Amino acid sequence: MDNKIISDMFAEIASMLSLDERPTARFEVRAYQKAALTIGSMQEGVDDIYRKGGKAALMELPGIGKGIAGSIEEYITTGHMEKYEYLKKMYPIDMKGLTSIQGLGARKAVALYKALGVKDIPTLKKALASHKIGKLEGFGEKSEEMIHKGLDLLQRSSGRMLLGDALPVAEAIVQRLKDSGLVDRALVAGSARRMRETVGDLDILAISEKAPKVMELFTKMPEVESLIAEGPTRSAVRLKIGLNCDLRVIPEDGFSAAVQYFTGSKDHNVQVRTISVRKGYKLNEYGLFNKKGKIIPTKSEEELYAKLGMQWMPPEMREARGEVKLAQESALKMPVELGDIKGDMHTHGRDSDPSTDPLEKMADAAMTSGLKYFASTNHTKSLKVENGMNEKQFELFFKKVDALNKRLYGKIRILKGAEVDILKDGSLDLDQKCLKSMDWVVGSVHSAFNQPEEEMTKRIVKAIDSGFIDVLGHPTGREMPSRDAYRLDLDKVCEAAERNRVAMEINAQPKRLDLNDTNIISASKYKIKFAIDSDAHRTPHFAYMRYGVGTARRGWLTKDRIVNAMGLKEISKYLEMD
DNA sequence: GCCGTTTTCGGCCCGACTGTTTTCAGTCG
Repeated sequence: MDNKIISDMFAEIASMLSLDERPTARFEVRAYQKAALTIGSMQEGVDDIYRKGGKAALMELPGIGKGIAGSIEEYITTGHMEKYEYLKKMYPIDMKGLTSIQGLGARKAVALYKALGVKDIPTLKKALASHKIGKLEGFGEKSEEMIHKGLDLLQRSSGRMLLGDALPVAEAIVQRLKDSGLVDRALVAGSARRMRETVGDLDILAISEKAPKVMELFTKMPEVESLIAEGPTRSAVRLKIGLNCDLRVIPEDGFSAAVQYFTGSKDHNVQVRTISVRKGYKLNEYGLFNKKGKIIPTKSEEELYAKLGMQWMPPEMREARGEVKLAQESALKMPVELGDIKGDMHTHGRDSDPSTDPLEKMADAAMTSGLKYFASTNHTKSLKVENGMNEKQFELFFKKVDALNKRLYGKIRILKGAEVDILKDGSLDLDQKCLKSMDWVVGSVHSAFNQPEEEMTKRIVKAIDSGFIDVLGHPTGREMPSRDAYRLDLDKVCEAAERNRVAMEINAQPKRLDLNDTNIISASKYKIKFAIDSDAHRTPHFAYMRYGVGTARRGWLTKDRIVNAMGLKEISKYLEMD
């Protein structure tokens, strides 16, 4: 898989081309940036695409034309890329490393190289230590300090943060602004609103007549570590949690346009703005304007999109994956919502296990979350670190479940289940009699992650074909940020799931979100259902459901594809069909 | 360098903020 290497090369080419004075160069820069983004975010390897369909197949990818496809072909076949090497000779510096420092761009990086021989992070550190940077032309004390701070920051943080860590902080800041009485409205925009699995920064928007006071409140919040910028319409701070946060204060008549603009994504916005131009409008973050430059007031995003001849789209879908065209044709189906969720098909909890809450507490929490049923699915004996249970223990445990169900009848129903380990050879970690006694079985891989793709695929397909599992738990096994997905042929797994009526899980734990959005899109081609599960080990974890639903929405799943969007009667019928 | 209901040429987003300027360049989003 060469995607990351090639994507990085294109990103570096873009940086180096940004130094080019030719007027057309800046468009080339954008072309290479876009290509880098496309390739960097793809699931399939460019080398596979090239092997299957040659240069023509590469040119099917968005932002990849004849020239860039040629460069990819050249790299795959020869291991070299002439354009990259030519530019690299002109600028023999670690452009990617240096420009990843906040406040240091390509031009300043080259200026540092020419004046002080800075070519990478270590030589930059030396230059900083000698205090020569502030004396250079075009630099000053403040730029030196900014580079210093930027470097510190880079070394302390890897950049993006889990949505589950970032979103609650953003929502707390919004609440603080609202509680102050200084703002009329405030909301979280950006990638957090789109429920991306990780976010690089937070964007908050507010309507207020008292911008200076709002900015003062914002920049002096206890969450703030340091001030990056403060102005009348925009301020930016570094938060103690290690994330930058922007606040924009906007007048009321431009709010819906600002919300649309700052929710993005970038590519989605480019498409929407192109449509607005065709309709004779101009759309920017300040509003929708007619040809004479007069603002066309819009009260909501719905109204704004309607003016452009489009359906409103949920933020999670605004990733330029075809939603714009469908919205123009009014053919967009609205995805599942948190309110549609009636149950949870993967939870843990028992009295004897100190790493979880007891079943009664879990049932209480499930009721508080508004659920009508949930499956209690404890780990099985092989998973010793999680206190996995054996057949006898399940038998005893289920008697407790029966008793509790009797007591809670009419309020909530607990389904008897297990998260059974799919062992290395694809067999299951409990005997058939025990598995048959259950309402719902989650099958999951928790060991031997390093098997080759073919072996792992066979292992999982064998488990699905056993006929004993109802859902494949966290199907790719990734855990952000440290554990990558195991190698797996998802198509073969989905085919097996389809013929066995096995669902695919969307595990809602913030570090998992597995399947992820792009895998969901691939998997949804098959006639299978999905289960959005909190995988709660303790009562607060039921709240993870929103991240799973957000991920399902990013994968365009409608309510009818979700197992646990069924009511209790419906799901009981579904379970009897086994 | 990419792309196409503006279709094989001629567009491609541009404003806010900062710092080092003395009217603007660099960076960011």
